[in-house]
Amino acid sequence: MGGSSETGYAAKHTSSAASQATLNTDKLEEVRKLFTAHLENKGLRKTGERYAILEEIYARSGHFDVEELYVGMKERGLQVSRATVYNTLDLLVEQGLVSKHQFGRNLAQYEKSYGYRQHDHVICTECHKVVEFCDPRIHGIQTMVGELLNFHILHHSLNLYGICGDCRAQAAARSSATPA
Amino acid sequence: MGGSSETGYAAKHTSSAASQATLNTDKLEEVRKLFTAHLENKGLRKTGERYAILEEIYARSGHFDVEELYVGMKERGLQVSRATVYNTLDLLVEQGLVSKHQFGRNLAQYEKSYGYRQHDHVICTECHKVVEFCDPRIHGIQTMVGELLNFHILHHSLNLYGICGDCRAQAAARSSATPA
DNA sequence: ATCTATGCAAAGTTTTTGCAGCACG
DNA sequence: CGTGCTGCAAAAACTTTGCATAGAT
Repeated sequence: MGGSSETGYAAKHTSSAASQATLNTDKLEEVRKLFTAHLENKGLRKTGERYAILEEIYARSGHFDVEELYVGMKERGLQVSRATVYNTLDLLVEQGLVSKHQFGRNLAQYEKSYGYRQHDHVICTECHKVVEFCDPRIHGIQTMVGELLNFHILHHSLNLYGICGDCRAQAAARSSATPA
Repeated sequence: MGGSSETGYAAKHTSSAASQATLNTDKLEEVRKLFTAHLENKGLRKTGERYAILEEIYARSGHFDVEELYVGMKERGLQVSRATVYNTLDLLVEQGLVSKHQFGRNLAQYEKSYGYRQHDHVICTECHKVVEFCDPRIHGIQTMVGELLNFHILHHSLNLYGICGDCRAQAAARSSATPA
């Protein structure tokens, strides 16, 4: 059982917030349309702020919290208030264009989620690294539990908590450095 | 597809905090011993407050938050401060005698977890009802992902979010009550 | 007797809310 | 034009922290 990823099972992601906006233009366009449709559906207003927030989110990679998003927008010269950020995030989460996670630290983390393969997370409890993975069995569980308990399941969140290889290696190195 | 529970797959639990302490005496004794061992192991003090908190937790059924635990203890005439509750909960979670959950509302929820079958949760996003279920496949996923990504997995948390039958029924009743 | 854990309250974080004014429809 | 959305800041909600004191070892 080598660590070879025959199936592209998972991929690490570091939280670099580079600006690779060019490649994502098409996807952004799709998402804008979906958001517009949602707003019209619910009779909500299509304000510049809402679209600015959506775009900032889709320009980001990886997870982020409200403060990071807010600061990121300020740095790009986009003026919005925190209240609007919270408000719009709720809308986007409700629609499923963004997903919200609550890992250990009680600080909500968000992530864009349209057109990305549904995935779950492994969290290192030592260094707080987050790695993503996919497993098709989860979908089966979701369907089965929904039927059995008569719930209309909309989404799920599976987090595995443990210690990553790096941290275990560091711990081992540290303990082997302490012999008499 | 009847809702019959052939396998005892899941059980609803309401948050009644009845005092059925008599039956749980044996279990409580075990837990006290484990906690004592843990405290001795880490060179921590065995204070009355810590045991009082442990007992309050094991006298409860279902989920609770810090405030509920704190108030519950006050009502029983047990005097502890919130700081000590937080402190002790951390110890218990670390040891695995209590598990901590973060459902949507960022309010940490806790639950006793020694000697109870490992289970996961379905949460109704309308009424916030929580139902528990077990599925053996999750263990398999946990093992597989741990091996593939070289994590030493310690625990997991799977939450399914959706709308329960009751809330769907209510919604249906409401919409059928609005015709001209 | 020592040194840690407790208790209280104050500070810190994160999120929510109220009200005036602007802007979407 | 009217109502909903934004922005600001104040408040709420939850958790953590500092310091004096009581208590476990």
